[in-house]
Amino acid sequence: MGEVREMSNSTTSLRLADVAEAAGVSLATASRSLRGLTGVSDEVAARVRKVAEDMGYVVNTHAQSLAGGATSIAGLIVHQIDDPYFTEIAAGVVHAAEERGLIVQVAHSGRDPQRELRQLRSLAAQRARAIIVAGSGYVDAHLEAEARRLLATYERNGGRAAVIGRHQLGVDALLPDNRGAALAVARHLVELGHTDVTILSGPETLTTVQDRLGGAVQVFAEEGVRHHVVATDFTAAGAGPAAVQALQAWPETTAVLALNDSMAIATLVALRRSGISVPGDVSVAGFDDVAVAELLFPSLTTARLPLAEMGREALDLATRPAASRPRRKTVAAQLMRRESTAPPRSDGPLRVRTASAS
Amino acid sequence: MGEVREMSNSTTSLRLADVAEAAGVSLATASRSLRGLTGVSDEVAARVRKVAEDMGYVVNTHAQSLAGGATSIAGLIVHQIDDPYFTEIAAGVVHAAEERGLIVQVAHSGRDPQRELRQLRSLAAQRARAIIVAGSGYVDAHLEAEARRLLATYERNGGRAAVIGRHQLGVDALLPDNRGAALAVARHLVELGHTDVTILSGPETLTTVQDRLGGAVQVFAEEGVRHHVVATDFTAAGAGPAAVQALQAWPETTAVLALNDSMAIATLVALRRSGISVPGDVSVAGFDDVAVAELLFPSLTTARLPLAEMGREALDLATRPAASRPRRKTVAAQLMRRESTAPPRSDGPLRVRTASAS
DNA sequence: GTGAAAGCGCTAACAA
DNA sequence: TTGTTAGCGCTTTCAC
Repeated sequence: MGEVREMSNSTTSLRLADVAEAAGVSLATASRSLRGLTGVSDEVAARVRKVAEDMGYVVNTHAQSLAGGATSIAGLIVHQIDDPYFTEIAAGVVHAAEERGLIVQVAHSGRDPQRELRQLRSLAAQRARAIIVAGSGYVDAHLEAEARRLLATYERNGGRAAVIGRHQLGVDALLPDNRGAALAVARHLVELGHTDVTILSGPETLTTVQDRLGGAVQVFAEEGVRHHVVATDFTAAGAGPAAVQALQAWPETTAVLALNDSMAIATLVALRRSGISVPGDVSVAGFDDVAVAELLFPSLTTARLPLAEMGREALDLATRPAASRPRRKTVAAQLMRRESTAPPRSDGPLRVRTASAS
Repeated sequence: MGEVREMSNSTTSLRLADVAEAAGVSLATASRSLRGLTGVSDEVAARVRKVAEDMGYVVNTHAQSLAGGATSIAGLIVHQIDDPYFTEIAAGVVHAAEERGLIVQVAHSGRDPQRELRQLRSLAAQRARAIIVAGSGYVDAHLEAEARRLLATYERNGGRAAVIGRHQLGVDALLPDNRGAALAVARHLVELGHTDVTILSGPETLTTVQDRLGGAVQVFAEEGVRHHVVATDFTAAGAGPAAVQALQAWPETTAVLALNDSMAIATLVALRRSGISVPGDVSVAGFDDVAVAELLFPSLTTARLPLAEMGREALDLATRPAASRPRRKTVAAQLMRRESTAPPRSDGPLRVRTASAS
């Protein structure tokens, strides 16, 4: 007699066994048919497929994976899901994943190392076929150690990982040349004749911040450019007010260099709203070249990183067999000279209107 | 005697049994300890956790899920992953998911109904706990039928689904008031005194396009405003050139109404580059109020939809038990009057410079 | 070409 | 408090 669950309208899904029974074949034959393997007559295979289709059967990937197969999941961990830097990388990853029949799980760490570890564990627990970690690492080697260990175990168990912008994780890495980018942007400002630059920086616990800041400061020091460093949270949120405040504190500023585009854009907008002209009164430059950078008015001078291609390439690395030792590829940045930078005013630096002070 | 796999340096992960053995307890005790269930002495539980930690054990969620548990996966299907409309929704979903300990799988359909079905099947196959489908549906009821059927099966098997902007799917729905949004924006243009409007539209196979277009056309017809409809692909890519071309074809145009912000922004930029002033020569308005809309110069007049909140709310719906019949909630749009719209030139409509013709 | 049966790693009765 | 054991739904030998 039939199954206990026959006629059940409960919460249980159809199993392959149900399909097999309905098609009058064995479990093995049903499995082979549905996966298009050889060793089944075309006739039988077609019938099984039709029955499955008609019944609305959907395979259970967990059973599938447990029984031996690999999953088709790629994991992506980003710092902040709503930051264009990461959405553009994510788009690249998702597109590349799709071409390989992988589906992408997106997790975000909010720049919290502990949460990042949790996400990593979760992806490992799901036996994701590939894991990509994007975004700056932490200067504190201690914080990186546990992630490194997790990834090592993960790869030892057959997983593959690639990182974007993380140096210490012991897996294939795509490394944006943050220092080189900073050199290029800083030199650009120097060449324009700027002599007083405010740098909008982020937490120096992040390697990206260190690299970019280091490069910029080096150039300014060498060239005798006076500069102030203002620490913010590395996001758009705090950058606008910070920029306006900095211009009040150091009215001799002729240019603002934000260490990422989100902050640069926030600065652009904040200055506009304060009646400060860019680049007339003050020049503004950023890093990354997110998509909107060139759409703004004035369009943003920035050091371009090919974000979507980086995402694509990271997935590429992570779906290729591991090399004998981790691959490391440096990604060059390209200076995009646009409208937001120009020579400083010939009649001296801007004096911020005190009217806009709080 | 030990296990065959002991000392193995192969590709096989540690199993719970390995941990149990190492800790000198049974499988059940190990399982209980690791999941923090009661019925284990604190001492034993702590020891097991430590052993697992030291060994680098990571649970296999597939085995876990097969054995009875629910997954902690939420699926999100969007049309286009790199469109800000969807990234903002995605951010809302991811944040809300995180609060519930869910991880989000993002799939994108590229506005291809077939691919959407594949993604839906994949999510169902993974026994995702919740599925969210975001983005316009298809006017052709036939195309919606299969998705509807899949979702019905999925929910019958214990899954939960919610959709954003899809009317026909038979599950909980968040429905942006696209028609109302169009009425508001169109009326705004009428009130400003515009008499000749070019509408940048999308494929009329999409319900969102139909709703927005219908609303706008109704207002213009009622108010005696002349209007042309230009069909594009509903993305930024085609909108810029289309807008410029339209202004050449219909030089009496005093305002461009794009049916989404991506197109409106592309229009803004294209006009600027063609030397056409906004709103001086031509007004521009859009739909959605993506984050950059207010950062542009001129800032964009648009009908605001609370995208991130919609994502959050959709996940909310999809993690709540199903109601006896699908919930439907209309989301109101709010007109954001900004700088890109103004009364038409008093000295008559713009005559496009023929110099910018190809 | 097809079928029977042994796992995959875990959870959840049920026993002790 | 702890242990034993029967599945969960599938893939995959190994027989036939």
